[in-house]
Parts: sequence; C-alpha cells; structure tokens
Amino acid sequence: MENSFKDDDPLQSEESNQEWGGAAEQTLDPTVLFIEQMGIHAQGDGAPRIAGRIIGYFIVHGGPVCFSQLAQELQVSRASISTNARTLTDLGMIEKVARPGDRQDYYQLANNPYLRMIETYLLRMRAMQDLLQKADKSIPADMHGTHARLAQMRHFFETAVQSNERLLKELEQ
Amino acid sequence: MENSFKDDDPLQSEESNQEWGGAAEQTLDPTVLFIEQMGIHAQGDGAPRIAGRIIGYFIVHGGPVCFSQLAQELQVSRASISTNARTLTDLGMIEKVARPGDRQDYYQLANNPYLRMIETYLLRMRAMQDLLQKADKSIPADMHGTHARLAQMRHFFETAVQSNERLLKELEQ
DNA sequence: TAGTTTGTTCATTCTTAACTGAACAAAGAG
DNA sequence: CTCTTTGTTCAGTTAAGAATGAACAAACTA
Repeated sequence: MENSFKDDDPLQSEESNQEWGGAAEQTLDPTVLFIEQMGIHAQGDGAPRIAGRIIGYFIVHGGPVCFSQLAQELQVSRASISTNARTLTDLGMIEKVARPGDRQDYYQLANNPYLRMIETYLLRMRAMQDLLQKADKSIPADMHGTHARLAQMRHFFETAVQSNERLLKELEQ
Repeated sequence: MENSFKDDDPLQSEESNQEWGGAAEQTLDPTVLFIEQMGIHAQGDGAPRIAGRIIGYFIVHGGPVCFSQLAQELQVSRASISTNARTLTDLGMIEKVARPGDRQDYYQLANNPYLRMIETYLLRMRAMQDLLQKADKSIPADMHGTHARLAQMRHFFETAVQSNERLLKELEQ
C-alpha cells in the first residue's frame, strides 16, 4: 500500500528486500505498480505525473480519501496534492466531498471521470478550427493551394469533432 | 516569410518597425502568423514547437520543399529540421520525395496528414487498455470495488477506441 | 586525390514546468 | 488568547526535453 522508498518504512524493512536495481519491479504489490503506471501514462499525455498517480490511487482505493492521506501514501508534498487535486477537480475527474464534523478535505472519483477528458480534447480541436478559420479569412484569396489545404484540414477537424461529440453523448447515455 | 527577429534582417529593418512589444502581432503577414500559431498549438499538444511550424509551413506553401529551405525560412538549425522531419515522417504526416538529379531531401505533406494523429491517439488508448487488463489480472479478486472501477474505466476506453476506429474508417473513405 | 554539399548525431545550452519547503491564512481545540 | 491542524500560495530548485552548434559521414564534383 505504500511507496516504500524511505529507509525507515516498516513495510519495506521487514521484508527480505530482494534484488533491487535492474529491471526489477519496485514492489510486489500490484496496486502500487498500477498507480505508478498511471503516473507514467499521465506523463506521456503531457499531464503531471502526480495527477495520474492520484487517479490511480482513487481507482484502487475508491471511496472518499482525505487530503493528508493522499500526500502520505503517495509520498509527495502537500503542495503537490493541493495543486493537482485542484486541477483534477477543475477537470471534473475527482470531486470534493464533505464530512460532517471533519475539517479535512475529502475527495473521490467523479461520476464519470473520463467524460471531461473528451471535453477538454474537444476544446482543443475547436481552438484549432478557430485558428483555421481565421487563417482562411486573412490569407490572400489568390493563394489557391493554401486555401485548398486549409479546407482539407478543416474538414478533418469537423469530422473529428462530430465524432467525439457523438462519443460524448454515447457515454452520457 | 521570415521570422525577422535578427536585427540585420532586411525585411524587418526596411519597414517602419511600428510599436513592438505589447500584444502586437509580430508580423503583418497572415501566413507567418498562421505558421507561428501552428507552432504554439503543437506545443500545447505536447509536441515540439518546430514540428508544428513545419506542418504550418507545408500547409501554406504546399509542394515539395527542400530541407535547407525549411531551415532557412523557419530560422532554425538544420539539426532541428532533421530531427523533427524524421519524427513527422515516422508519424506519417509528411513524406520524403525524390527529385531526379538532386541530392537534397524534399518533403511534402502526406496524403492524409491527420489520419496518423488518430492512429497515434488510438495506440495510447490501447496501451491504457493493456495496463487496465494487466491490473485486473494481478490485483486480488477480493478487492471488489477496485475491480468495479477498473471495469468502468475499461468500458470507457473500449467505447472510445471503437469510436475512433469508426472515425478513422470514415476519414479513409 | 582534395574540396563541397547535405543530412545525421552528439554534447551542451536553454526553457519550461513539475515539485518542493516554508511562510501564510483559516478554522478549531484548549 | 495560544497552540494545533489543514490547505493554499509563493519563491526556489530540479528535472525533462527542445533547440543548437560542431563534429561527423556519405555522396557528389572537379
């Protein structure tokens, strides 16, 4: 359940700490492996690694988890949790939940954590459409080849946007 | 046509160099503006800015363009062109074309430059599916909540993959 | 042969942004 | 009130990777 990088970590030191280094998987625990891989994947998507690890943690442990627990178990600073939790909340992937008589912040996975990813994706594509449209207007009309290529690109993004809007509806049921 | 950042740039110095700084658009030429914006967008997508500018250049100027011309007009090192052109070629967005009796490399936009973007996107999603499947196998069966959340996520990616495969076919006609 | 041109590779520099620790504000608890 | 707990913000550090210049290899010219 723990990252077990610190030397004094009880879970780590009580075990027979077999061959470290090399391509050995850091920990035997498949859940922490999964969480770590989610971090890597997020990084590949251009997102901060910690954000991916947080999502991974929620997938594994579900239910409302408190702020400090996240920082502790993922072994990162509270500052990082704060920033990334806010980002993920803004993205609609996790949400803050209240706990009566508890001052701490609790978070959990949102209803459909992945929908917003698509919405963000759509936003980017619409920005590109905008860019293309403006280019089309401002570039001299006699540059026929250019306008043809712009049109081709616009067609692509139009189709892609439609496709993803359809997907979005499909996932919303 | 040029970046005109260097002081000795003829195009720059012959004009009445009006108010620099502020939000002023660097150049009046809408085509270089477009190329620059493509660079910015690429950057936002996690791709190198030069890659985006190269694509922008091809959209504007079409036809086979030689290696050295790219370096010159985009005002970047040949090394950058080399690296990015290779990446874009691997991605299937541009392609090398031969010119009889010419030793230089020429490039042009590929048939459907954007299809491969989707394929790359699909690859990433399939990698995630793989990750999810492996996690599902390795995580203890009695963690019911975890498996449920994994299943939900898998469902999402399955739907998304299908949707994008459909889109791909649609664009291939 | 030596000299040019063209593209790639490598080591280095530079930029961007992730991450951290520390200072801070807000909200209890005593 | 003081002392603790909790989360945010900010300045500084660090790490990743984009871009470069120089060295190099390959292919042609003379």
